[in-house]
Amino acid sequence: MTQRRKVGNLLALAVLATVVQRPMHPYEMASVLRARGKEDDMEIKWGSLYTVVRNLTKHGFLAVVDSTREGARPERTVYRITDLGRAELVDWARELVSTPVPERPRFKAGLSVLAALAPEEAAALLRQRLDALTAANAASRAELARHSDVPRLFLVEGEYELAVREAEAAWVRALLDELDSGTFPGLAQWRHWHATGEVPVELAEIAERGSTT
Amino acid sequence: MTQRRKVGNLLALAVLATVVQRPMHPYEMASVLRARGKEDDMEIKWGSLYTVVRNLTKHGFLAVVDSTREGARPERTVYRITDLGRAELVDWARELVSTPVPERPRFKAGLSVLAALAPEEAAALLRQRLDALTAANAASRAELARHSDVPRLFLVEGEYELAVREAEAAWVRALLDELDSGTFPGLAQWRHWHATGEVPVELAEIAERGSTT
DNA sequence: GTCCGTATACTCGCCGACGAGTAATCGCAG
DNA sequence: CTGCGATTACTCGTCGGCGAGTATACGGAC
Repeated sequence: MTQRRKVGNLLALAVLATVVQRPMHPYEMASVLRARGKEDDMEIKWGSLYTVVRNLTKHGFLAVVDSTREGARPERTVYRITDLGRAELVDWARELVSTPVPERPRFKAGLSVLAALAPEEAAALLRQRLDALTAANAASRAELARHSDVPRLFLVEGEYELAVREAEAAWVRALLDELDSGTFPGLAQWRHWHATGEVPVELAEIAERGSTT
Repeated sequence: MTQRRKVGNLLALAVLATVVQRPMHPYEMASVLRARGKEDDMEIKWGSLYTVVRNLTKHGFLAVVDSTREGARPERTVYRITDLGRAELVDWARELVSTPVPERPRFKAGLSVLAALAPEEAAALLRQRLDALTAANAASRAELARHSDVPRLFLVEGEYELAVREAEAAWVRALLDELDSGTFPGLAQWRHWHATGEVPVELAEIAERGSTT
């Protein structure tokens, strides 16, 4: 494959952003990243750390400084970032900030199979989601307030997430209102499809979705 | 791993939702899914189709109906959904609708390394993103309008995506205004950090993020 | 009637992801 | 001063993901 990045795992971005500050051995990177709460910003699986570091080294983004042995501990290999690595970090940051990629949240997948559920059940589940979202948003707001002394620059990800989750909550609430009040169009058919066993010919019409999205 | 779903790939959900309508062979599933534009709802890699179908069969969610040979074409194995498969589909739909999972959009990762860029450049890149978002939203709105004859039930995913993307655009616009007008707090320090080479001791403070998020 | 482009229907093999395991050391309880 | 549970610092093996490739057949052009 002609893949975009030599090392595509976002954990690699986190590693580059950490090692750019000072040389480190992998375990220290993990500690720093964990302490900074980077796990909230990107999907991080710690089992991939050594693989990622090795691949970054293979592609010249990191270089081995030395392998010190401290006490009788297992050997610790210390890595530093290279010029190439610095360039990769900046280039990657540019891409992530400038270019929206179609995200496919799991909720979207869920909504796309909503017809598999009865409307009443769907409403109940959506209410559950709404409650969870509301709670999460309250927690985020509190967290941001706690860090009012930290420079904004380091809080923007949190502010972004909150803004988007608030929009989701509002949207769910609106949908829920339509379901509860019975103003959602086609409720009767939905109920009927679900009782009898799945949808009719409309699918043929939907089939003609295409081109721009 | 004690993993949640026997077959975790969302393509499996799409397959179940398709085969629930009538028995099919894998290639036909692909055609139907493609025609419905399911690729917009979830990440689908077609190379995984046969693996996923095999795994669904292995776990009893699908069953082989027969292997007909039509003409001299390669053998086509037709699958039907089982009761277990139907249960899995419904259970999965319930989970996806009711339970928000922390999504980690790539943009969030980008924002978390925003300090790697100079504020002026960040602003320029954000403007690029805003333009792209605006265009995508216009396209989505047009697409939804085109399908005003299709039952709402089958359009909710699209409405959701639009709502969320509009919130993102609004948030980016707001941030951009702060950067352009110079009202974003700590702009001078940001510039300074970037010129000299990375951030100072504040990290220690940020390090104390934790607990609730 | 034969050439070739396109659709059909898959197979294969590499490689990264990551959970689970391991081994050494630290520290502190008794 | 000796267990032993926790922490440190990794290694390893499996397993699925998925891009690229393959092979056959149909249909229309000339």
